[in-house]
Amino acid sequence: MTTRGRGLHGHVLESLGPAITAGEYPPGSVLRTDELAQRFEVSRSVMREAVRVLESMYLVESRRRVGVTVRPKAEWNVFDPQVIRWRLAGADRPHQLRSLTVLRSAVEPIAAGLSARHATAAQCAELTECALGMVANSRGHKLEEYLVHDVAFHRVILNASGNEMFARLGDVVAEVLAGRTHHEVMFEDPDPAAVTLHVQVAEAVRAGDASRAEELTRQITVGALQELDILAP
Amino acid sequence: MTTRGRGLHGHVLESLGPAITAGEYPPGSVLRTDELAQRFEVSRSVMREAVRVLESMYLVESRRRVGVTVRPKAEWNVFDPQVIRWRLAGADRPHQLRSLTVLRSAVEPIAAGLSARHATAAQCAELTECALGMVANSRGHKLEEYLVHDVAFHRVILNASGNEMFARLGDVVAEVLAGRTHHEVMFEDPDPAAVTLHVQVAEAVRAGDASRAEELTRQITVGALQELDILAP
DNA sequence: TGTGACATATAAGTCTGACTTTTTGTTCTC
DNA sequence: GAGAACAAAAAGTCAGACTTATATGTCACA
Repeated sequence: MTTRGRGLHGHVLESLGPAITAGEYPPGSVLRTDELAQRFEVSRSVMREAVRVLESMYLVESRRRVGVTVRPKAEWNVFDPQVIRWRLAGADRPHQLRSLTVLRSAVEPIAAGLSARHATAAQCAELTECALGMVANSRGHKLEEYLVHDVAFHRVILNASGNEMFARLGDVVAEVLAGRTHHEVMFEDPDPAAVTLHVQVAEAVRAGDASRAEELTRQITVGALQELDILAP
Repeated sequence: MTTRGRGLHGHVLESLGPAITAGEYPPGSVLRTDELAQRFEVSRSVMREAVRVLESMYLVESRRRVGVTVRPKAEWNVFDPQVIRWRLAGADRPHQLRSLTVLRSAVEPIAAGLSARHATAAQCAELTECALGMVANSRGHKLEEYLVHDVAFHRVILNASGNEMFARLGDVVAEVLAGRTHHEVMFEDPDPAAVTLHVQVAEAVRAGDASRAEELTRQITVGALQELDILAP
């Protein structure tokens, strides 16, 4: 994905951000800009820019005469794509993955329902295309190809919902699905029932059946929750 | 709320951020750091820090030899609390309010269901306290007092869900509810049915009845959608 | 012993100017 | 007209001097 090393300050962020989210500097820890600048071998101005960005993510707070203090985890802006990526790459990856999957289970059914109302003909076409792609790659250890279509499918749903905030969750869902294939329990071919559900969702959206699209998508997300042993009933 | 004018760069952000989100500089517009620094009467270093923050919000992109270009709206990080505040204060406030209300309708029922499972005794107590506060202020034009308890109620639900991402939406919900009372259609006393629903949710959570808590909360959010003429059935 | 005012040290904040690097657009040549 | 060399423009980086807020320690006084 986006290799985010633009400029020296970006390079510093890629090192310091994960360290903070990983708990390497526990909340309350105090850092000093000058010391950090020395450690990363950059000028103070560059380090200041990095600190400003961390501050805008609510990861740290910069105060005069005190330094740069790490904020408590509860205040972090966990919706920031960068923060999400850092946490997914770090130690509390499982925890983050659970949070995101629960979020998916809340958002995606509603998004599917909205898509059934608002989706354009082109989006419906793209959706069925994705579903067919999933079917075509559902057997024979073609997990990567399957993943591509799976991600595309959910992206279309979120975009077609017409809600800008749902649309912005496309990257997050992509990250979760990719994580499931690459790191978690996805060694064999995907569950045939799940594949069928995707096809049915595409059909429901095309037919404009909002409640059916919502319900079917709910079944998909319930499956995702169960995969992570998050009980729903 | 948080008066975010910390430092010169914060002051610049409070002026430049809303201008961008309001579309004053349409996507594709090119700004130059030096010119901005002159206009805001700050040094280049301060302006650079401000630009870095805007960049981390995906509002702008800074490229050599070209300048600071405003990104297309679809790429903005609309989950950033700062961005949400700027947009709520600007011209597309109604649009933003709708997006957020739809998001609420997705998240809050699930959060309530989770709360019924995970809420501590203290949280249950706080919840019923909030509900009682709403009842006590539901008549006689005590809208401000009602709002305080309403906000507190939804915050407790989101926190008690045990999901860190839901918990972070507390501020957003607070902003939406406050907006409804202060700017939108809330001239008279709140709908008695809504008040009753809150009491019932508190009761369902205390009883550990997840599906009932979820369903009741769904009714609350459906009401919020209807207030904004967003049809659900 | 406690409390208030005052002094001091500290780290962030700010500004300026010089220099570097990347990238775009032009121009020159074949 | 295609491609290479060149020049200009804007961001990027750095170093150093200075300012400002503020936490903390000190000391007099009650």
